[in-house]
Parts: sequence; C-alpha cells; structure tokens
Amino acid sequence: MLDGLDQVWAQRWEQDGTYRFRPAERADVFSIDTPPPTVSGSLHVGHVFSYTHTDIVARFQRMRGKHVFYPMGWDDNGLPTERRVQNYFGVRCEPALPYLPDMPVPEVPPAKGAKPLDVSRRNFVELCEKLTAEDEQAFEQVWRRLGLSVDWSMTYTTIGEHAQRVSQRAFVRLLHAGQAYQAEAPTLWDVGFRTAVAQAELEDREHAGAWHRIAFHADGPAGDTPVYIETTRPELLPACVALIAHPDDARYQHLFGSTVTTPVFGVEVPVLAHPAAEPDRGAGIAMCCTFGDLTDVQWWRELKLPARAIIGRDGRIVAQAPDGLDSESGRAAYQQIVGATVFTAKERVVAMLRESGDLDGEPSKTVRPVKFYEKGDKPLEIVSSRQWFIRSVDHQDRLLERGQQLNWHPSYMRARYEDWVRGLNGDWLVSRQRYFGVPVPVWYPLDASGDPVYDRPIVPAEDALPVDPSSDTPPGYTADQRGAPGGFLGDPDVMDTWATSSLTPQIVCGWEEDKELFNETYPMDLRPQGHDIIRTWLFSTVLRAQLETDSLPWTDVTLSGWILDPDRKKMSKSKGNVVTPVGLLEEFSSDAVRYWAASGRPGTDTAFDQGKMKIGRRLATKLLNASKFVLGFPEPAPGAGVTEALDRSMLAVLDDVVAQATAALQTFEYTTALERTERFFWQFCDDYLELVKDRAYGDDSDPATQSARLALRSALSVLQRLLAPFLPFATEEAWSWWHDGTVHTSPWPDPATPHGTATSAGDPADDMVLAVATAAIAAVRKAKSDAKRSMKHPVQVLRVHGPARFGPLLDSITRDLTRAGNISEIGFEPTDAAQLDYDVRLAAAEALDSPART
RNA sequence: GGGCGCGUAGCUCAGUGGGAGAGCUCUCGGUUUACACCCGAGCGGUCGCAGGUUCGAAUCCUGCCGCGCCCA
Repeated sequence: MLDGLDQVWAQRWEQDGTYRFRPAERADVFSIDTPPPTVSGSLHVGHVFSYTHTDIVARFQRMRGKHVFYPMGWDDNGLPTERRVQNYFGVRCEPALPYLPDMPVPEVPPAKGAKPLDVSRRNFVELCEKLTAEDEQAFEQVWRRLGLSVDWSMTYTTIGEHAQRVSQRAFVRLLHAGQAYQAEAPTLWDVGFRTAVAQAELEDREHAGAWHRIAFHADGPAGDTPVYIETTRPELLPACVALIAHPDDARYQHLFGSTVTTPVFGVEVPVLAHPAAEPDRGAGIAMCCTFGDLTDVQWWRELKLPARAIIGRDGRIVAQAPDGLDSESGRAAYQQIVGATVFTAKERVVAMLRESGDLDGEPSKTVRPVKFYEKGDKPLEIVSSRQWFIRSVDHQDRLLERGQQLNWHPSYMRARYEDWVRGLNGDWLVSRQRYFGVPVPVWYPLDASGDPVYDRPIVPAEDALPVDPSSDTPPGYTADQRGAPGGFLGDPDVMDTWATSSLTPQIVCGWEEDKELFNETYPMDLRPQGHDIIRTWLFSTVLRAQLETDSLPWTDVTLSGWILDPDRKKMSKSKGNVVTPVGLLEEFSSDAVRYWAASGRPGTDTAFDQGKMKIGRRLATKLLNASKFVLGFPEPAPGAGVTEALDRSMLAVLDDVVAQATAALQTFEYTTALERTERFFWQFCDDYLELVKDRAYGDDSDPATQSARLALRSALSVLQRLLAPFLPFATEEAWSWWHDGTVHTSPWPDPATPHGTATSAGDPADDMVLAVATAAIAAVRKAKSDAKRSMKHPVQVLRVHGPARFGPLLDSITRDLTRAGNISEIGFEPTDAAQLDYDVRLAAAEALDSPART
C-alpha cells in the first residue's frame, strides 16, 4: 500500500515547487543553516537520522505559516576529495606547472603501475569539481527520496565560485581589519599530508614509546655530578635549548642559573625554572627542544630561548646543523642523522648515547597520549613555517557571551562550547599547504633579488573576487613577472575547509550580494549539526559572524546524537557495520525510516533499529487504512454538528494532544510530539473508531450519525496534519484523497481551535466520557478474551458500579457500547466506591451454538 | 585530572515529588464488512548501589559503581 508513494510524491513536490522559498518579512521567515555533507563517498544512516530531524522542524514551521528558507549545500572542498581524485584519475597536483585550459580528462581507471600524471593546481581542482559533481547528484537523489523539504534551487557547494567569493571577501576584510595576519611560527605539522593543521583538528591517540634516561654534564657549581633527564624523544637531543624544572622543586634549586652540556652533541644549555615542568613526571626535569611538543613551544616563547629546529616539513632531519652546535664532534654526530626519519634518527642517537656512556640503563617502554591530525596516521611534528591566522584568543570573552545568548538544544551542549573557547591557546590557523580549497587571495611582491616581501601583500579588490593567485595576475603586474625579480609571487596556500564553511550563513543568505535576501533570512533561526563539530564548525561560525557583523549567526542550535549499532558501538565504516540508506528506504519506505529517526531525541545517541522502522511502516499503513475508512462514510450533511458526548470528548482529548505536540515542536522536541500524536492515533483507531463505527453507518437523518461522521473527519484532518512532518508521504497521499492542495502547506492545527469544528453549545466537553467508554469496552474485551471467545460473542449484561455522578455519563454512551460490544443489557448501580467497576457476564456458549443445531 | 550525559521490563525507551508505563519480543485467543502489513488479552521490573531530605522519592540532595562523550 505504501510502496511507490515515495517516488510519486517526491516527483510531484518537485514539479509543483512545493518547498520553494517565497520571500517574506524576516518575522515570517524560518531560516535553516543546513550542514553541507562532505562529498567523498556516500551518505550513511547517520546522515539520514540527523537530516530527518531538521526536516521535521522545517515542515512544522512551514505548516505554522512560516516561509521556510531551507537550502542544501555540499562540502566538496578539502583533503578527502583530493585523496579520492588522486586515486581515481591517477594524478598528482604540481602547483608549479602552468594551467592547461584544454587538458583532456585522464583515462579512468589509470593504467596499473603508471606514474601519476602531474597537473597544475587549476587542472587538479577542475578534476575535483568534476568528480564531486557526480557524487552530489547521487546525494540529492537520496535526500529527495527521504523527503527532505529542501529548496533545491538554492543548492551551493563550498568550492563553488559563490562560496569562494564570500570566503575570500571575508578574508580580505579581516585582513584590512587586522583580524587576519600571517606569522612565522612553530606550527603543528602533519608530515604525511605535509600541511599545517589547526588546534581544532587535533586528537590524542595512545602511542607506544620508551623513556630514555640521559646524562647531561654539569659545568658549574654542581661539580661533575651528571644531571639525568628522562625523555621519549632522544632524537631531539641536538635541538635541545634548555633543561627545565619546576621552580619549587627542591632537587634542582642549586642548578637554576647554571649551565650543562648535552651529551654527544656538546652544546651548552641553561638550567631554568618554569611552572609548566611536572615534578612527578620522569626525573622531574625535562629537556626543552625546538620543538617536541606544545610545552616546548610555551617554554621557548616565555623563556625567550633560541630556536634549534632540526625536523623538516618532510619529517626528516634537516641538512643544516642548528646554530650553537659548533664542536667538531657534535657536528660529526649530527651528520650521522641528517636526512633520517625521526624513527631512524632515534635509533642512531640512542646508539651514540650508549657508546658515549650517557644512556643510563635501558629504555623503559611506555604508552602515552600523543597529538595526531585527526585524518593523519603519523604523530604531528612542530615545524616553523609562515602561516595565516585569524584572531580568536582576543575575542574569548565576547565568544563566551555569544554562547550564552545562543539557545542550545539540548542545553547541556553549551558546556562543550565553553570548554573549547576557554581552552583556546592560540589563534585559528587557516592556511593549508593543499590544493583543493579556496586560495588565500594574496600575492607578494618580489624584491630586486627575487625574495618575497611578506609584510606587503598585494590584496585584490573585492569586485575582482574570487581570485586564484597561482594563475591570476595581481593588478599592476603582467603575467610574465610571476617569479621574476621585481615581480610577484602568488600565495601558494589554500584556506582550511572550516574557513569557508564557517561562513555558510553568509553564503546562503546573500551577504553583501543580495541585501533583500539577507534582511529576510539573517541572523538565521536554526543551525542543526553534530555535537562532534562544536569546536570546529559551530565555534568558527560564531567567530566569523562576530567578526563580520557583530551578531550571532542564528538564535538556536540543535545537536544531533550518534547512531550506534545494536552493540552500542558508534557506527563507522571501518567496523563494517554501516548500512546504506537507499536499501533501507526501499525496504521499509521513507516514512518508516523517518519514523525511526524521529525516535532519537536531540543530542541523544540512538541505536540503529530496524524494528522501529517496521513500526513506522505499520503506522504509515494504518494511517492510510484509517483514512480510507473514515472517508468511506458519506460526507456529513451541511449544518451537521458534533452533538454526541463521546464525539465531543474525543475531540477535547485531541485538542490537548495538539497543544502538547505544538509546544514540543516549538522547542525542537519532535520525539515528544510524535509520541503524543501516535499514542492518540492508536487509541482513536482501536477504541473510538470501534465504538462509533456502527453509529456512523446509521441513517443520514439521524443527528447522532451526522455527529459521528463529522467528528471522524475533523479528527482525521487534525491527525493527518499532526503526522505530516514525520510521515510526509503517507499523509500527503491520504490528504490528497479529499483535498486539492498539499498537506505540507496546509495550516498546522491551531491549539486554540484545533479541529475547526463547532461542537454543540451547552456543557463543556468532558474528557471522562472517552475514558469511561474505553475502560468499559476494555473490560468487555478482557472478559471475552479470558473466556477465549470471539470479540463478536454476545454479552448478556454489563453492570457498572461506582459514583452516582457517572450515571448520566454512562447513559450517553450506552448505545455505542451496546453495538460495539454486542451487549444485550447495560445497567448502572451507584456505590460508595471511588472508581468505576465493570462486571461483565457473557451469554452462555450454548445460546450461540444452538442455532447451528436446529 | 576536570566537566557533561546516561543507568527504569529480555530489547528500545517514555516518565522529574503522590497509582511503575509504552512499543517490540514472548504466551494465549480471534475468518471483526478500514486494515492478517490486522485485532484483543496476558506474562514480565529491588526504577545501578548506599545514605539523606520529605507525611510520601524512579523523580530532590550527597557519596559510590558502571557505560559513553568532551576538555586537559
């Protein structure tokens, strides 16, 4: 019954432009900053889960009369795409090569064992664009199938020209405002990808190593007693610039201010005090090298130590021995490790220490947390390089205030943002030594000897953006001056993916390009996203909005949880437990998969559960069946009213459901809304419908019949609309049976007058009527079930005992009960009991059997 | 080490001061004219543990245990 609906209606919505954004005043718009999924590979159930949540909210707001601004983007910029393109086409980016406008697309797949084809950066980027365009088509098909009510005419990509222009414009403005700057500084460096990485992209991993106890030779007051330090990185010994202990450490007081000499390399270094030294760790005194970790950087900066860098960008020991390594024996030792990887250098230095007798005992194995780039597979090194930064530390206090102003769903997620902002220990590094990204939009003049003048960058005019400095020529220069003395050099770097995606509100809302649209949509209403990217996407978006427009980018943020496999582990490709979305949509229907997704509350990790999808499918089918049944009765006569107490009672209970569902959806608690609606819907089907069915079949002239038919249709209309955000396909199908327009732009039931139907004047509707009728029919069913009889089996008498005030109430439902339960006689006896009690006597079995015998 | 969240029936989860609940599973029953992709009934819990507040605690407070995540 459900099968086939998905495609039919998805196509229809596209034809009719059902979800097209229609401009309106800001107050009438609900704008959503949809996360652009990374386009490298395929969507998985986690995407389906969280995007459904947002769509439910979008559909609710649309029915509430809002003009919903709901674009989709694709994040195709960045490393994952680069890697894929290299393998797919067998190419390698060589930025020094010139652009070939007519370069043929390489054959796919590339010949086995062939050397990668070197292509210019622009040609490489074009290949990236070609491949991502194909993936984006496939993604869009899945989203349409799932029923996301996105306006597809507004789709953007983070590498597209528009996004590049916005990204570069914002960067240029920050540059002019002094909020973006470049600096030569120690930078976390991934030797595998050969790029700098930002603080936000780090993760700690357990890494095996060994403590080496090494003797430094004392020169001063301590006499010739060696000073022992313990380190896991002996290969950095030639980069040592000081020994450092805690200022309160009694063991080293006598050494502070003196110097010691490094073993093997023979460099004299000071012994200094600094509170970051940990007395409990190793020997309590550490060697500070440039640079082994971030503490070294801190010491180097705060104690104004010299730099003795020995690790290059390729992760190998550089040829040039550092300053200060002057002795002949020291230089000879250094030659032993030049060009070696960190791993090999470590072995050789340890061998030399062993030979000189400065290694005390044997290394002892340890496992400790080491910083990695989240996408990398080798520990990060720290190398000195020129990079671009955006100021963020200066804005810490303001950013914390912004976090307070933002409404978080769930609210406890705010703490993660605050943790991150408070812990910022440097500005945001935005330049990356990669290719498929938005270029840093500056050039540098070259002086007479051909060296770049970094502190006088040539910045393009805003109306010239976007630019690619590696192929475009800066104003005032000619192309042949590129690289020539007195000419220019393009900045070879691109910006970090987050430097562009932090501007999604500006990209979609037409910042500086479409003033009207911007006024209608910005600041946005909602940012939905995963809680794992609070420190990256959420943080950086708040920062950019702060810097560009001194505003919050949105008023509310919803954080979705993870999908867990049935063993409560996070689902991931490497575990091989990922299920493809399309298969699920085909097997269970889109509505069913959405129903499962809706069971995951904001911020809550949710188990992948096909059982839930089956139930969703059941609900959608039930809605179609119940709709068919209700609409099968003749339309109520004009002027008909809901006169029966039971009908009015049912509508009153429904009113309450509308109020609860509406309140829940307004605060993004879609799960609660669905739960309340669903519970009522099944009671409506199982109890109310069964109770009034006979009356609804009655004579057109009977007002009680008219009352039932009208109440049924009124309730059905409300229920179809309440379920529409969750089950857009089944509700649309059932709605189409009796309406011309789409349910998805029909008005959400108003909590004030939810069913829009006049009930007869007089007593207020009594919730208790439905409750008593339901309890009575349940008692009858139980009696039949206990006796193992059919539900059709006649009941001789139903006797109800209880408070006298229920007498009239019972009278009002006697007719419906009699028919629904096949009851011969219903009696009421007032008692002192507080509650009603039901006594059911079934007709004798023989009475039923006897006709068969005659 | 600091912080956040979670712990309720076999499973998935609601319930935040006053009757311990739902769905699924399981068992039993039902050719009911919307639906067998259905309907009805039933079985099933020491609400993680310990203490405290209260007339009353799954719910509030304290401590502990377990799981997950964030930050260092």
